[in-house]
Amino acid sequence: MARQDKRQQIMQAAERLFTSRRFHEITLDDVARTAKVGKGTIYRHFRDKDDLFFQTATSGFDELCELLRRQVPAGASFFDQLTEACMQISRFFEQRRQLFRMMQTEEGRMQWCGGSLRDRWLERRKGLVSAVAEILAKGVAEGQVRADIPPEVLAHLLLGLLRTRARDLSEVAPADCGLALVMDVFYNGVCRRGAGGQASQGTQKDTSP
Amino acid sequence: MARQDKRQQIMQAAERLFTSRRFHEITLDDVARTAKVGKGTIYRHFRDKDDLFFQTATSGFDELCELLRRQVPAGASFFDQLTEACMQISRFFEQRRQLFRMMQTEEGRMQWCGGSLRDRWLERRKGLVSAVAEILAKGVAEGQVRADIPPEVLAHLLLGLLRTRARDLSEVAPADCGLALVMDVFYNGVCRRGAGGQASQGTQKDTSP
DNA sequence: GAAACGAAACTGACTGGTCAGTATCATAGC
DNA sequence: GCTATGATACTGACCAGTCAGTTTCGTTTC
Repeated sequence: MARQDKRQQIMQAAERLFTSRRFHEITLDDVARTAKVGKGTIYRHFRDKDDLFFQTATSGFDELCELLRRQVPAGASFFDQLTEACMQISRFFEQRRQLFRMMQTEEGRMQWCGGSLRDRWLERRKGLVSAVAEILAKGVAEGQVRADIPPEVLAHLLLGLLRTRARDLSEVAPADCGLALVMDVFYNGVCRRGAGGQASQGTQKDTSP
Repeated sequence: MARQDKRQQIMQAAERLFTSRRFHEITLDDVARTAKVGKGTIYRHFRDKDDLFFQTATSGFDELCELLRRQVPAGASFFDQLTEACMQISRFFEQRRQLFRMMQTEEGRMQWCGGSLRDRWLERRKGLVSAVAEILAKGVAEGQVRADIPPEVLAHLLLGLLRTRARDLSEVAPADCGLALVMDVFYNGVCRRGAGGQASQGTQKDTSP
């Protein structure tokens, strides 16, 4: 068996275990056993337990970026691109629910980690945000998206909504909350339109914190 | 010193420590020392380390709910209530940044916990969502918010946006992302409206459709 | 083509340190 | 006296990381 296969095997086992229990509840003996690999082998591929953990957690970003790069047609219209991207992201969150949760969990913890791990995390994360921001920038350029907000900020907000959908709404009210609905809120807001409802005067009260 | 004071002391120490390092990096001896309390005393107030941890993490919800209950004027208009609620939530996230992160981190991990802890978490969480949903329901009733989405779902989405703002945007682009902007996106969406340009700092030129 | 070799990958038993949780006891407050 | 507490000692389980020995595999030599 080739070296890379071993590595793959270890990461798969690590993903399976780290997504099922907490960090300190997983031993490297568990990982080794699950991966059908000697414990020492882990250390030939990963510096230590933390390294294994974060490499596993960050791998999701890589997969997702790769997915977007491949599945979102470069030449398509803004709307098609956005829809496709949201679908891909949502599907990924659903299919890899465990890994998604692990990524969520670790996100909040990255601050506590040594610089290099945190940097690596932020770098991967930025790749995803950029990919989405690029699509939104196209929407701005085509005049379909408001231009008063930087695309990166829009991308974060959209990802936040998708995250919320995957994390909270899928449990609380799955039936009420299709992807189309979330995208609709992102695009049109929750303001009631037409039928004499007040237009987009917005929420511009003084809200400086 | 009264019993509740002790408990308070322990939880404060726990919050300080658990928000600064990872669970397995904190010892109960640390907590006892920081709280100026005997180690055994901790066990008079909390079943075990997990219990202490989750009680600390969930305390944020209680505080936040209490804040909303007190600060959001019951008789005010929908808009005023929503604005006030968002301000309170945002301020809480900012001022108690560490606890907020801890809550975020644990949120994703609740699934892995024994039933009672998870239930307690969800219950507290639901309190917050309900408080926000109630305000939004008022908006629906008054015809200012679209009626095709259940208020709970709207509340989750709004909280998701606020979370994103506190978590990601405050680091990435704090200047670009005031609370008013996030609320505006929630209310009006990112769709470009009308023909009169929105002006300001977009990096893209208008290329009218 | 097979034997001998060497380097790198791999293994898993072992170790040294850590820590949650308990036990003990003297003290304080009521 | 009785309960809660601080201080501290104790212990038994646990586990990350190590390392000496084993396997694998490509290369060289005959």
